[in-house]
Amino acid sequence: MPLSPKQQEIRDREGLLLDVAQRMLLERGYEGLRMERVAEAIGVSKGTVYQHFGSRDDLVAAVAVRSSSTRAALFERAARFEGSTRERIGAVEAAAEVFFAHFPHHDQAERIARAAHLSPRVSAARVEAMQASTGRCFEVATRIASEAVHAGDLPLRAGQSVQQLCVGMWNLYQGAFLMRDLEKFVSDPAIDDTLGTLRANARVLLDGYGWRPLSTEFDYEAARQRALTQLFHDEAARAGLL
Amino acid sequence: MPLSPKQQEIRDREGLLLDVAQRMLLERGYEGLRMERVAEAIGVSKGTVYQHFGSRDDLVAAVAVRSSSTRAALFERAARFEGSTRERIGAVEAAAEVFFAHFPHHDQAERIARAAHLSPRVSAARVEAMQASTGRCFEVATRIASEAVHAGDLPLRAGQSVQQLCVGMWNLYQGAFLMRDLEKFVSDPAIDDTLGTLRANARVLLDGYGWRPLSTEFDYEAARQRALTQLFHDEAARAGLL
DNA sequence: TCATTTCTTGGCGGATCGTCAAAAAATGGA
DNA sequence: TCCATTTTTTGACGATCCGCCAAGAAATGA
Repeated sequence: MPLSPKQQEIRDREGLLLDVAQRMLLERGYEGLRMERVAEAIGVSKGTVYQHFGSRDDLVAAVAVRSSSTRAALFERAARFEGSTRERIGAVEAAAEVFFAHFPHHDQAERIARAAHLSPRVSAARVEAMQASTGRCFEVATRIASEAVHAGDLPLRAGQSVQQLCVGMWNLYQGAFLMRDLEKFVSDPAIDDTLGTLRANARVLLDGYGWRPLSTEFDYEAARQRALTQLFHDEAARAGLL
Repeated sequence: MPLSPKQQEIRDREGLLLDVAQRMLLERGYEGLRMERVAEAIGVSKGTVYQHFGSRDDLVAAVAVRSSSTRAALFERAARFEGSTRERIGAVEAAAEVFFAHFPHHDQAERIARAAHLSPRVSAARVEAMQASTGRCFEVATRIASEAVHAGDLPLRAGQSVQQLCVGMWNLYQGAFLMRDLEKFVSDPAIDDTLGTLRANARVLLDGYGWRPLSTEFDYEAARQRALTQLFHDEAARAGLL
């Protein structure tokens, strides 16, 4: 059934609130996020904000969930890329890069949300949503890796698993967010070019696992460009990745 | 000159305050750290705490700095391990494991401190100390990697650098902290055995860079045990790593 | 039109942060 | 030992913010 005007208004408002909260988190940090200010910014009163989010931590978590879901959607879009299994995991990497460039605030919100994690003031549904969107990302990656094993592209040794490989990729990727913090203080080529370093290390890791064709046998830079153009043209262009 | 009794008392108190703050952060998170409670816990008043730490965020940052310095010291101890360059970087990995097991609160504090980073309420000296101790860790790793290049153990390709490799290792290691959070919610062998996964991926990465002898040519598990026993016997035993 | 339901408001209680002037303790020379 | 000076501690205070909730406003639908 169609939403009544009022219901639509409430729905839109939730997005506006998240936008405002997101900006405040990025600009002024956790302490700088004031519920009253958020309310003022979109012309409602504090009580109304609490209609949407049960607490400040819940609002922070909601910001994290939204961008986290966006990432999962990008990953799932990447999963539809056509090519070898290794080209397809490359498309997922491209999705990660797009997200990284497009949501500079995300790790800030997520970090804060996790720090507030123990807090019983974050709704259970929100916590679960957070887990779920991380799970979706992992699922995309593990599915491709499993296919690769099945197709004979990825010869795992004893004791290795696709989960392990995916954890490794995920960690390299999460590390890029940490590097971005360091950028502000340390000056070093490897730290300055965060995404380049991420790509390089991901290549070494996948080559190390023996995921064929190896980066020495194939031009993955071209494949990456193709993925960015085909799958994420608008976002990549706006983020300056093309 | 020797410290007067009063000065010594003040000095000791700083450590006690950090101990209390550390425990509260671990048990109750950022919101659970109350300045008044910290003061009460060691029998002084709130004002005295502010004599040591200019603000709550500053106290959190100080907790992070202390454990971060401890990590740097562990890394530097690892640097004195005798063996091939790859065995020595393995000793650094062992140091990272010891720290990981011994300071479960650290990433919590560091995450919060970084989130509060923009806050002007963290003293500049503290921010710098944080950067410095991270820098010390990197220095240990890059020095060993550089030696490896020089000795011909580590044949870097065009475009690769020791910094890049160290960033990769650091990211894998930092990722372990993130995995620890996930452990609470997801159940998977690769996530459950956080340190095992870290070791496995580190091996793949170093093998991928071609750091000889490769893990297929040498028993690094034995080397790791030797490093733990020789360098970190007490800490490793207490953390259940031996 | 109006009764009912849903939503919004803004003030209030409770709690914490960080300050500061007054009090207490420490210091060091006579 | 005494006491003037310096250093340190205290805890009440102003300011701020969170989250609640009862009263009022708006929307709904018969």
